Amino acid sequence: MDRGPHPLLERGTKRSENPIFKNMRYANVAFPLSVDQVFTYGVPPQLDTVLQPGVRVLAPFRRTKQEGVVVERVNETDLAPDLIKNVSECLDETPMFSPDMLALTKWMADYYVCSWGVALYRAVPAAVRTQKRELVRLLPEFSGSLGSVQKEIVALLEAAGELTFNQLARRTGLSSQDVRSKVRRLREKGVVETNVTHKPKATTQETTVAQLALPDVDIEAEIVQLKNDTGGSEAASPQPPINRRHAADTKRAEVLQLLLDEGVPLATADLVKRVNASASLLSPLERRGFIQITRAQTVRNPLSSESIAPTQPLRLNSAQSTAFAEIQKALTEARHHGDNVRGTSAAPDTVGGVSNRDAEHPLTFLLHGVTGSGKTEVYMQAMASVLESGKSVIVLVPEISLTPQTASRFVGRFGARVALLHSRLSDGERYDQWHRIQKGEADIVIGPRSAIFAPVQKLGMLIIDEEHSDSYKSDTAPRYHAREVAQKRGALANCPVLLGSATPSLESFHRTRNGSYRLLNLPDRVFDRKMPDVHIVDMRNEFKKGNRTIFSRLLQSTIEERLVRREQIILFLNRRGYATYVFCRTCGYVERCDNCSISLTYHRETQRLVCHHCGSKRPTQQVCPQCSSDAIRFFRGGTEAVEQEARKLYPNARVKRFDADSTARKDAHRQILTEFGQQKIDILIGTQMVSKGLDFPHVTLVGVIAADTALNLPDFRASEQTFSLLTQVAGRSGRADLEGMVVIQTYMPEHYSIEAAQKHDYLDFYAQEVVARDALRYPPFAHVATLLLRGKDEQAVVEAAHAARDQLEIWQTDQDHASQVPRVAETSVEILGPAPAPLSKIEGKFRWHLLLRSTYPEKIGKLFKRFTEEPPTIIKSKAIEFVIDIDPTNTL
DNA sequence: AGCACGCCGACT
DNA sequence: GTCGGCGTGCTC
Repeated sequence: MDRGPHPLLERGTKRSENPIFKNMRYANVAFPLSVDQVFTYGVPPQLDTVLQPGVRVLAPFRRTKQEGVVVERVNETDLAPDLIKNVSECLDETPMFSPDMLALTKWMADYYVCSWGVALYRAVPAAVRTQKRELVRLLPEFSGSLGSVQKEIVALLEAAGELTFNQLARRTGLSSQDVRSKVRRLREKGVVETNVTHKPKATTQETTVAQLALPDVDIEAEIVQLKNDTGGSEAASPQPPINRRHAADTKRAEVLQLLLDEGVPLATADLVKRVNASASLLSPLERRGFIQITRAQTVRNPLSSESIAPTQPLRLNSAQSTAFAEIQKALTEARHHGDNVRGTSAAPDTVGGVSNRDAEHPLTFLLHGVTGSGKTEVYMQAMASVLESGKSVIVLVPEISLTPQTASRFVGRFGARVALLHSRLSDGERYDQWHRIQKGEADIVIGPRSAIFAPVQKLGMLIIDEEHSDSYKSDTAPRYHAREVAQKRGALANCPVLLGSATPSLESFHRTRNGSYRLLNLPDRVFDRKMPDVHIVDMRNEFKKGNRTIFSRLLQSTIEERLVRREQIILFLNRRGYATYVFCRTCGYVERCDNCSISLTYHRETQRLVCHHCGSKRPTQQVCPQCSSDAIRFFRGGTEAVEQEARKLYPNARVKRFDADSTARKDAHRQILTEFGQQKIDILIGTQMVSKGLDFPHVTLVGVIAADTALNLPDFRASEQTFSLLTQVAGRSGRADLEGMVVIQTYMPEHYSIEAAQKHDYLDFYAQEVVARDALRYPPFAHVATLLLRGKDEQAVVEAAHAARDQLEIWQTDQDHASQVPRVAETSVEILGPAPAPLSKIEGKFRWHLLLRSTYPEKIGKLFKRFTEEPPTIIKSKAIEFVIDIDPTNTL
């Protein structure tokens, strides 16, 4: 079992002084392939010292070369010597991946079930990687007969010279595989040759800069000289040439003055533009030795163009101070412990001795603070403290709140030390930011989930704002959760991890209860701002009283009030209510699965109710089983319906819809928000998009049209999502001097998610939800994972899903046998399904899934690992794709 | 993931 | 005989 310390994690020796990797005969290289395997290469003598673990290399792979990462140097291999090839080229002078990053990606690969190479690949932005291009070129002489398609390819090549595979595919209309097989045959015949190049997608940008070449006093003297000299000659001979010279000299003086004032080299283009002259102005200054003109690297920094007012640390209130003091203490502890005993906490397979694959990290804080309680100020003062000790901080924020406003809060406090990573960066900007971070020029990184891989060298703290946000969960393989990766990274760097939220994820709060996280509380809003009043409207009563519209009477009257007072209104509708659930308009009863407790989904084709977790089915009913009413219906209604109704009721109000459809055009999004901010819109009807991060001082009413749609999603996190959503939405109302009001319409007013949201009481919600999760063995009491199978052929997908289930069942029984532990639900892996996924068809592909559940995530991992290695034959033969999702945030 | 190999049916 | 199309298996 105990394998001893991983060779990558040997600490305490500086590689430069004691190159322990030197003289190892082989380099093991990981490639971004689907198979999790490293490949052993020989090390040419001239590469011996540079080929440290973490460098990227080009190595012969099959017929071509492939970019990979050296993950370890070894002296032994089982391979026959004649199979081993040498690394061809080293792409980095210094390793792109630190030992910590190698260990982190290795953990990710194991936990989320992907290859190490893919995990490494995902940890680096595309702009920093090299791009592989394969060019096809016609050879001068060829003979023999060609097929029609081959002739077409040759003709295209004759016309264009060289083409890539992609270009050929586009121009012939063939699939890329087909083009490859055609070109292969042409190559075998000697008609064409193919060349692979690996070129970086972006590189450093150079510009011409000017800097002062003499001491300041000499420059100052020259400035005086330039001004006076020409002034005198002007009086003596006022001819045009001299005038021109005068003007030029004045500008030269300005140039020198600018360089003197700024104190740093300036781009020549910038310089001449600022004095409104041409580049030729500078050469005399250079010739005479006052300035030096060189080429220098420029940093494309998207922040530099914005001028952001600097801010000072604010005075903390007592709750903030307590929280800050706790973090401060941990930082000091980490610093003292830290650098000597790092190795102990860094062993990849044992953390805390509990579950060797879980990422829980003892230095984690959960900062639980209501909206407006000043979490950001606590973050920033903790960050300042980390910076003082010479270390760096990574701050993760949800993608949606990565706006200029968020950025400016941090930039205002920390200025140019901030590297901002957001999705709108160009390749060049991204490249520069990445290298700035790696070189330690920026010691604060702010970005979305992928920023968790930012290459900071001396990590002092990790902050995850709005830690409950599901934008931290990757939606492509490996489907990592940045919060969990942060735990692991924090453990490797032995630094604190600070999670913050007004509505913490159940997992995180649970961890404060079992002692693995430390809880910090900010119970009050700063400046004594009040929480908005939340009113719950029981829609069953509206129905009984004969109101068949979407808007309750309370909502109607409060909207009218706001319109009269010229205040603004947001109407919120959960768009993800696509699953048609069945409910009773009289009593609010919802059809749910007896086993899984998630709501059942109505399937029109079969007229049956289906559970999307376990697959069980039952017929629809004509009367409500709870109250015998016949008003048992499907839920329907979208933003369009709400918009129509609103226009009908308030013909004079300016109503606008804000959702994915109405904001399809790129700037429509911003445009609508700007208009709303300028009070050109009275009623904004929106989905998820309006729930977060938007601050409009004149909004005094938020109406939630149907809180139940979120609650009735066929997902075990529905209650949590609802509570968090309602709380966030409520936070949109009345944030400035005007008092806010929230109206929540529901058929289940007694549901704890809704009651707790009304009272702004997270603890109450947690206490009730945790009981439900425990009873049903959902997270945090067990780990859940899904295996999604999708394909165009529905029959094949269903068959594959069953084959997958059977296969997993067999392996699982083997595992239990081997472990000799009695096989009960608590120690084993439960397999639920197959069932159609709630979104049963996307882009013409049918989707079925299995749900796995276990207390031990490593058991799920083992099963899935084996599944990727030997998938059922039907998967390959019928073109079925499969997706593994460990700890999914939703099971749609 | 690519990419090569090898098999089988179609067709100049 | 070749060419095209597709399933299978390997890559240091």
